[in-house]
Amino acid sequence: MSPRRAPEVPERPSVDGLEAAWIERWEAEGLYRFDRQAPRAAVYAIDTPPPTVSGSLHLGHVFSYTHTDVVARYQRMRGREVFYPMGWDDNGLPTERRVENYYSVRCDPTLPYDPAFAVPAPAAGRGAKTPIARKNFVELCQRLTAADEVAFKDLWRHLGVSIDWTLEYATISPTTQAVSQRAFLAMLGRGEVYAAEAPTLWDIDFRTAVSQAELEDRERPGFAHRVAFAREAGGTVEIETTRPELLASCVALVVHPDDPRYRDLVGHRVLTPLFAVPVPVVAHPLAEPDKGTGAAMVCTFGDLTDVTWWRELGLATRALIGRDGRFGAADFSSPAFPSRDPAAAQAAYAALAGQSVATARAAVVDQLRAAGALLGEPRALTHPVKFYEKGERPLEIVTSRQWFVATLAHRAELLARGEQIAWHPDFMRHRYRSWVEGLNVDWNISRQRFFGVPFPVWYRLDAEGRPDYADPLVPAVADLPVDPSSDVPAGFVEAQRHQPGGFAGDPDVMDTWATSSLTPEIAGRWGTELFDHVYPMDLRPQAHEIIRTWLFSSVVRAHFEHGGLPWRHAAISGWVLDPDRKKMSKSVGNVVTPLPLLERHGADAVRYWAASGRPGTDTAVDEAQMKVGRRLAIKVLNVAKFVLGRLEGETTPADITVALDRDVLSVLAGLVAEATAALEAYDYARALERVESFFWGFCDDYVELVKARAYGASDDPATRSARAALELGLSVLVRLLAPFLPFATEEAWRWWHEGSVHRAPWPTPAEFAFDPTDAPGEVYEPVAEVLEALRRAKSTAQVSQRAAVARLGVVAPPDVLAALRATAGDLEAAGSITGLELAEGAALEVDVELAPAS
RNA sequence: GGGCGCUUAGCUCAGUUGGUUAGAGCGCAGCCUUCACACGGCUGAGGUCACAGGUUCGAGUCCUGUAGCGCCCA
Repeated sequence: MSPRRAPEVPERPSVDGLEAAWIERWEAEGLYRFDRQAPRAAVYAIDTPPPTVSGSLHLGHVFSYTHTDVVARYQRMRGREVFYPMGWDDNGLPTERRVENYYSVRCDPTLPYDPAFAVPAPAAGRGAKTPIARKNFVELCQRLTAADEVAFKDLWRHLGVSIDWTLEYATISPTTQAVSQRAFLAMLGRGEVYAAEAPTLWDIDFRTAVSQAELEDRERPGFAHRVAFAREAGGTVEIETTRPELLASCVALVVHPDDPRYRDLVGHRVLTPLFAVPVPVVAHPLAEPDKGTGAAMVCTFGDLTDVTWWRELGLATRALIGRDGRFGAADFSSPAFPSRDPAAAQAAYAALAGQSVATARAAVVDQLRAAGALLGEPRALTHPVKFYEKGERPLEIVTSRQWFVATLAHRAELLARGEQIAWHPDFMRHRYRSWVEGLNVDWNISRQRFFGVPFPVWYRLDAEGRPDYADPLVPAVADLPVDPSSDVPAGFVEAQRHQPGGFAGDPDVMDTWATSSLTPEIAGRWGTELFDHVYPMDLRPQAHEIIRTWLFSSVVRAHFEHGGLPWRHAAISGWVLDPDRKKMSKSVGNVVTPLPLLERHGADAVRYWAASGRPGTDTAVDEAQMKVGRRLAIKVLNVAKFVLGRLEGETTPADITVALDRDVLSVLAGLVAEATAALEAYDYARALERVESFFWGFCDDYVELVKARAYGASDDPATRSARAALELGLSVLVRLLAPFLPFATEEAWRWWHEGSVHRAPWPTPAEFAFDPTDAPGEVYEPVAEVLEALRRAKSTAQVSQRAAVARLGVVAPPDVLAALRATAGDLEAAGSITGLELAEGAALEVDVELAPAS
């Protein structure tokens, strides 16, 4: 316990201005500095979510970081050495877009790095963007994010988040890149990552591959087109498709194996309309008999199911849509497009080549109609279409060379890892499970972008300048990080870049999650001694919408790299909803920015609101609740002022001799146990609610009851008992509230302690240096009840609470009567009672007779 | 289509293993200021616990079903 000292209390305590003063003091004292010598068993390590700094400040940040900070502060008071770092997720697409617009530049990875490159002035206007080298582009990204990080850091400090700012990291820093590349090379060495030319989800606007985790279904209007395919044996087969433009990419028709309508057809061939390419009719259980005609066209590639059919049934490849989203060239006299009528097919395709998907669709529909192969008119419908979560046009599937992490082969192990996590709240484990069960492609980690961690890989070029992908060149771990677009592999010189017989760097960067999944390794300085003190970590706090990305990918990396979980607990915060309980979003324009709220109500008040939101529960912005928090903080200061103002000299628990005083502390001991259990279970909201509720009763009832006694003479044991109980009660309550209201509690605590409440020991029932009474509350509760009845009577009579009571008649059962007798003096003083009459009866009854007004 | 969560006072929400008369805060109404607190305090009114069945001596709580809202997955 921090040493006590003679209380010094300001004349008029205020919660205003506490933040600035204490933030500075804590920083100066290094209060939240992590002790790197602490043994692992004494450490509580938090895998802090690095916010995307190119996003704007959001109340959601305040909400979830408060939850984590409450846990951090609790664990620190429990005596754990808390590892609480802070990271910035500056790597990735959002930053790229901002930089392109802000400086009017674009990245051209073929350009060489210009070390003398001058930072352009912010470009207000439009005009052509200046192409610059990747490394120069990355430097601009770093420059711009640095400014955003300052704003975020100010917010966290203002909120009182107990981060150790010496543990800051950024996901694009050289150190992070080295960690990320090292982990990639380790996976490559173990065969957990591979490169392949494969069908890839592709955003035609961002010109990059995206992973399954970045997909989102959006309901879009479309049309079902019924199209007839000619059977080779005569007659037709009808299918329905929303993507008739892909007809030239058709490689098969698929039906369900149990569908009697098509059983005879399976194994036969049909001809595509317009293009007259023979395709087989195949059976697969993923075909849906109820959908359309029950027969579907398989194209390379219209959607992910096409990929599955193509892969599992060994179908041909007739990919036509390119990376720009336009139809490429097709030769219908070649084996790839074996048309029975090449001239007609080529003529039909001429309307498509070079066209966008929308244009091609219209052209194909016209041609089908003209050819009589379109049955009826297209039928309008609404259907889910896959989009990149940040994208604006539907994804295409194009074949390209990508790096994949082999997640599918380890699905069972990854499911088991999910079960080993202690989820808070527990039901969040379902989110993880359903995601892992639904995986259908390996995790694509390569992105055809620039502001990310490059793949630390080069390829030898043969005499024709073709890369040798089978035997990539990799750097030594000691040389990391490398940028293969500007660094040169061992044994080569820069002049050999892109030359036959020379080398080429892998052009891609890693998916942002491929790096963020390593936050424990990054923050914990993997490869240094620190790592062993903090890994595996204790807590991953995060929002539920990134379970499938950040949480899942982190589990994957830890499973591969360390053969375990990256942390034991996952605490999942809900969302902050606007006051009308709608999800906040920039496009709707209902995003609430946190700084004005912090300034208006104070950090403790905003934290109180945030901590009232139960784990995993979406919570509406509620300024009224913040006002309640502010009042609670003020109350802490005021009651502390009263209690400390009554102290004369030291008190000890041995002074606590009066039954009421002992009993109120017994009740408090129960509260300590309850709050501790709630916090151990990560239920900070419950802990706060219980503590607050007791605290309010403590002020209204207990303090009022013993006030007169506390004003007595210092040599009176009854006075000493009241003062000692008040001090102990205050000490315990201030500590219980400290994780929630770090500023007001610190202010009050330091009025009579040398050290910080945030390093003070969390209270335990053992602190109460006397045996608790057998039945906690047996004295305190009935007296409080009588006091409340007294207040009610005075309130009903519309007189002051100080009004004198001529007679208070109380009828009560014997045990209650005994309690009341023991506290009669306190009750009479608190109620200004001159005649207290106690009588035995079955139930508690209170009869108040006010003295005539004088 | 599968899964998860929610539905309790005008509003926002507690209600742990079933147990007297269902709680809190806000808001509303009324009252109270030398004596910790007006940046305050006290008191009060206000609920068929979404709906329908069932289990039980007893259900807001457990079971089954229905509806609405939200989310996750496909």
